[in-house]
Amino acid sequence: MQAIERKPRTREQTRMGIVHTAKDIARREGWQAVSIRKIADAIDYSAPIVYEYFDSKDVLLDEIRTEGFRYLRQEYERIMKLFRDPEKRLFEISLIQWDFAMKQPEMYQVMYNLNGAFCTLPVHQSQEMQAVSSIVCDIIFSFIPKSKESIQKLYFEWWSLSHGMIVLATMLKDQQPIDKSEQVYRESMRRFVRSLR
Amino acid sequence: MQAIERKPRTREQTRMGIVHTAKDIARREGWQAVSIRKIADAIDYSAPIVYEYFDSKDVLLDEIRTEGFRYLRQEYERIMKLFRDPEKRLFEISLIQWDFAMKQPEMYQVMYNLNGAFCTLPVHQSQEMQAVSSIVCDIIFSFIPKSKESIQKLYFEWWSLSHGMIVLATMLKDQQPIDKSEQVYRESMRRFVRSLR
DNA sequence: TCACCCACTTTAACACCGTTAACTAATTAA
DNA sequence: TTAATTAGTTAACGGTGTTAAAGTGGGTGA
Repeated sequence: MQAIERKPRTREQTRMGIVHTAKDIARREGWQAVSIRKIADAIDYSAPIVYEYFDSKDVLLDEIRTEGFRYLRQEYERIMKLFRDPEKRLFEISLIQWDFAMKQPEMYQVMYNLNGAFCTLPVHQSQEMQAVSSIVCDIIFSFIPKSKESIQKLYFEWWSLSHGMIVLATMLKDQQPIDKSEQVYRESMRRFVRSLR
Repeated sequence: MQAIERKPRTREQTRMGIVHTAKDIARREGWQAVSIRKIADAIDYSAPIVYEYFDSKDVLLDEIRTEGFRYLRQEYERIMKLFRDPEKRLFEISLIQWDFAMKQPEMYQVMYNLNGAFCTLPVHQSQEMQAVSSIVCDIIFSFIPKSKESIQKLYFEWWSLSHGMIVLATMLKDQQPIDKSEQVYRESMRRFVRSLR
């Protein structure tokens, strides 16, 4: 009978392990199945250890949510460097939104409190989300250098259209194949972007 | 010390009491706070009694969700009788969508698994939701008598736009006043409807 | 009257959950 | 050697969905 040896890890490694495990369970079983005890089991620790890294489950979810917005920001900034044309920029950013939601659905869910994911901490005033917003607003401004309110309105419209289609495409994927939805998404976002000229 | 008398109720009354209490707690404290025991307490019964009316919490949520779609169907049919013009019809139905989401947010949440509400039963193929869909599809068809696929696509666009704006307006209500969002919603839905001519 | 049944309802339990206090074992510092 | 610190655990509290068992009281047949 040999005692099970636990690999020594740095604090940062353990922290990442917690986040990774949470996302992993969420992806396979849904966010409603994510529990502190399950996470602890997966990283070979007891439950209270998780609380040395995150004050509460809410804070853990908030961190993952922020990670999602941070990822989006990076991708948006990549697009900004890659293209100069505002029309191209906004369209490509729209496509990133779709890809992100489809390839990392558990992330998208926690960012919008969808399908069992539920984080009570307010999502707004988050640094990363503000950054994401201002990138898109800047692009829209380069289309239409109008008042801040007009920009805000157009941003709200763009975001709504994108988010609405992503959510419904996911919800209706048994009735409407996801490829078809993606096609409609691309058309609609293209049309929206064109309408800004 | 007088024993607390429980009012005699019919089976239907008790059933309605359960549903009403669930919605009531959800409205005041959010869906994550709705528990079978709390419902039972509120209707002066013990928890197992609830299971004589609903096989599980999931089934209870599903019933409430269906009630939401049934309400929408009734409202849609009212609009159909009230107006003949397809443009007017679709716009008025869009407004009902908004009013419903704002006046009965706990209903809207459970219908789309939003913000802590989580029902694992699949929402599609529900009788009521199909009815709702076909009403809107019929209106769109009277605009553009095209293939079923085209109608389906436009319906998907209309639904996405409406749902997306409702969700984001609710999410961003601290940053953007709800009146402002409603104004943008009306404009956008008006524009969508017009674009169908 | 008494035993029985029946419908109704509750209690108690199971296995989970988030969270925290108390404890243990090992290592380090004095 | 002893005290202090660290790392990690167990056990507990009050909560969850859910179900099996127990109780309770009224009516009925003998």
